[in-house]
Amino acid sequence: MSRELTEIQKKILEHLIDQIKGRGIPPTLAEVARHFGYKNRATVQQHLSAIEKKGYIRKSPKLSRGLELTLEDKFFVPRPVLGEVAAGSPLTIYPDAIDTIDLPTIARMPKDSFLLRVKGDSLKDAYIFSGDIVIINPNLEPRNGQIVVAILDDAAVVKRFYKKRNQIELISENPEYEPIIIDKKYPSFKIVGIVVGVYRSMGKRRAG
Amino acid sequence: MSRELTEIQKKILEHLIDQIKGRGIPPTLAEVARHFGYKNRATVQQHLSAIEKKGYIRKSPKLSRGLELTLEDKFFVPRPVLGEVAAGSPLTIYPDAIDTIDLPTIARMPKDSFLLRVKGDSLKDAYIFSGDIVIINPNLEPRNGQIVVAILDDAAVVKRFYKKRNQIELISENPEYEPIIIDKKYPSFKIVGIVVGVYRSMGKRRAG
DNA sequence: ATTATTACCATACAAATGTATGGTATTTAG
DNA sequence: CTAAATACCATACATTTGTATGGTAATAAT
Repeated sequence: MSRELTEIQKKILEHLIDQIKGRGIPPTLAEVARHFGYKNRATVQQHLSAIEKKGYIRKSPKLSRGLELTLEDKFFVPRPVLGEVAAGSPLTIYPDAIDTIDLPTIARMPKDSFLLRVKGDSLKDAYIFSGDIVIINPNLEPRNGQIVVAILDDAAVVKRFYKKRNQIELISENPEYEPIIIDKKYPSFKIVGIVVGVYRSMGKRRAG
Repeated sequence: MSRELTEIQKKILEHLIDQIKGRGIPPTLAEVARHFGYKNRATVQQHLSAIEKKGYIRKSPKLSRGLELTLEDKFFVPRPVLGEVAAGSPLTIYPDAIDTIDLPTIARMPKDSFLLRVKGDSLKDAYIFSGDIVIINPNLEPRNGQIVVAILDDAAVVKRFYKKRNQIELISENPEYEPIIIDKKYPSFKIVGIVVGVYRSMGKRRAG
């Protein structure tokens, strides 16, 4: 028996990962069945057995939600990258994932958070480089000095956030870029989230 | 009603956190009861109701293991940092944790891997800076060009790994540092692991 | 032609699970 | 003193859950 997953098994495994990483608890057979429109738990039961035999998960017998990912050995979990973002010249955030990176299992992300790939070197003075993955948490209130992702006229920028009396200032680490001053009544301005972390895979050598 | 937990409720909440963070899935009423020696699930049931009323957890009705921590506001989980490591002048790896950093929630580490804090700027040409946390995977065979942590005479270095015919070369990114040539019969040489990633928390501003 | 694999379905069942209700004893607050 | 909160217990019950077994259909491999 090979260790290759069939297409359906892959989808189920992805769903398991989503649930375990995103929701916090593994699903029950019934929940998976419902998600995929199966009328019967036994179908899921058999798929899980197959996935387990191929070594991707471990099941604790008789234990409800007793599913564990064996992917921990693999150290990496595929995660969608939702877009690219720059500090100097803003880039659009794409509605769908543009890419998938393998994030280490350690970097399991806060709820609702997502990934963006940084493009350009305007954050290099904050030690964030082109190609790095930033982890964005959309649920936190930005505090002064924190690096945030903001939407300005349908494009996204990464800057340091400073709230003053009547305005918000978005300041680039790199002094070559002018600060962006947001008036209180700025129309299409929105804080997308706070950069809570930076991750860089060491897979390949990068160009300077 | 105050939001203060009683001693017992505190212990139960701690146990919930331990289970959710450490084991991956929230416990059932029966499991908690067993852990605390209760003869009855209803006891736990009532404690959980109290804890929920005080706002520390959320329960999904009728859902097995349907427990969620409201503590997620913290978004960070303490993780031990096992030591410090430098590229130029080697530093000792301490047997016990020297520190704790807050990794993003869910920061479950890949099996057997550990964290080291980088000290010094000798890896700056690889975009790794003083204070960054490197994730070390001890279970992988190093390939040429990968950044590894190695032990040399009781001290640790971080270098790029190159295997040649009769020797191993550990090369610093920074040309100011001389390459280290390891003879096949070098006594106290050992590859600790491979740097699989770099993580940097964006909590505080750092000095250049 | 036959066997194995995959992908579903249906039914059945014991055990586990969340929940509800009622009771007792102790401690704390008004 | 009295009422409320706390900390347990026992029992009961409808669902949920994991598991087992057997069946059908389609495809792929030998």
